[in-house]
Amino acid sequence: MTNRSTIILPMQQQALDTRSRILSTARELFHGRSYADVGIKEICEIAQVQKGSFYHFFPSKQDLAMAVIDDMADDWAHGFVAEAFDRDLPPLERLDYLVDAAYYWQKAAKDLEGRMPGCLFGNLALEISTRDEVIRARINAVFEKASARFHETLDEAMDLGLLEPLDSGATAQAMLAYLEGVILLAKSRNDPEVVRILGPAIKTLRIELPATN
Amino acid sequence: MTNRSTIILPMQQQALDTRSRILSTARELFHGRSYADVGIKEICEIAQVQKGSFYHFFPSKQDLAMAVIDDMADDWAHGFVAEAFDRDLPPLERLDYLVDAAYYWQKAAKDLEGRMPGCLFGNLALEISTRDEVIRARINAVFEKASARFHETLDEAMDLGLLEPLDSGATAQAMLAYLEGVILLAKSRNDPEVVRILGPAIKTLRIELPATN
DNA sequence: CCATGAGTTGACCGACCGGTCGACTCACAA
DNA sequence: TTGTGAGTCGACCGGTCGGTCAACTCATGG
Repeated sequence: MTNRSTIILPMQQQALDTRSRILSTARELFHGRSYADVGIKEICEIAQVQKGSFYHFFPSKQDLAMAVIDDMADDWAHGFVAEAFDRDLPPLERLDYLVDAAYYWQKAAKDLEGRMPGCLFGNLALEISTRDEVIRARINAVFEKASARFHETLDEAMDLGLLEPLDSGATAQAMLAYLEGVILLAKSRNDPEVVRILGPAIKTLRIELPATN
Repeated sequence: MTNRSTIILPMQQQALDTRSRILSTARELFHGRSYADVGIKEICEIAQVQKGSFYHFFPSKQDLAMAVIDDMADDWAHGFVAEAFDRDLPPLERLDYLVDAAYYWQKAAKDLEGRMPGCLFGNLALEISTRDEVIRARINAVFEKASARFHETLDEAMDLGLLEPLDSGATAQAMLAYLEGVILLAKSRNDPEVVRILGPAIKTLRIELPATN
């Protein structure tokens, strides 16, 4: 366990208030490394906040994690996920857009830091969900929401006759799982290209409607 | 971060030698919780080994992690993965067998401990691969091997005419990614049924051969 | 003019971390 | 009988962990 990040203080952060500085620093560190590996002291140093101030805003590290999850989920929902699931795009193209966005994001991160951070939610889910029920539930809720966006998209594609009838709810979950899996594999290879190559196959996933007899 | 496991010493371990006791205890704890969360002290207590003895066999926690990965990969290769990829089984049935095995394993673990441990390799990959290049490479090698089994299976299915021609190498990776993703999602829901429901769709994944013109 | 309270500061806490080490046991070979 | 070395033992190390706290600043409103 060597070389910590050498980033000291992103300029942009100078303007933010204390709470936001803590939040965005924690998010960056948790995403780039892991929850357990990042200590409050380090977060405070990078965010240029004193320990006492930290605990003024967040009662515990667990609460910080929850806030980070909410913050990231929010950015997601209003950021590239919103763009990808743009209702003006043909439904099936949204999937390609999403994969593209994931690829470019991971690639940018790797070019910048040398390693693929993967998906914050996936990372936290595997690291923490066996140990902290509250955090697990929170992450799960984020996945449920993401899955719902897939679900809408598939239903719309079916309505437009672009897709043979299938179990859109289950298939939506399968697609989310696949996306997470692809990012996991890419991270373990430390190679974003995996996302670009495997990603598009997300459109081939199908779970049939339960037989109605 | 509360309630540790209450398992104290599985009977079977009484018979094992010191090194094996450390190894199997560490494996269980790393799998059930996480790498960072499990300390050497705790491993020693459960394995009934003194700290000094531990460091007689493993130079560091990192070395222990490597040994655990190798040990688990070995058990895998000779255990249910070997069964699933049994050459006597029709190729495409092997995939169902694999999904079934994953489901029952996760379900058994959850019934026993109350939570889904997920895949040890996936867990470690997301937790450690951004921080420890050596461990990352080791895990990646395990994934490469697993991917190769899928690859063989797909080639065999194509040879038998059970499958339209496709890019079997890429599709094999996609299937592995999907399996990991499904387990990730199931873990974040703490519900093994996710594996049973989403798993079989692994057979629908397809990556076409690159156009040859 | 002062009271209030949100926000800041940094010293401090006990617990725990991974890891070290010198003393010890004991089976076995010379 | 004695030397050797693999394995055992547990006290100990410096450092870090998440978290506490009393003292402080300072803008605001009465």
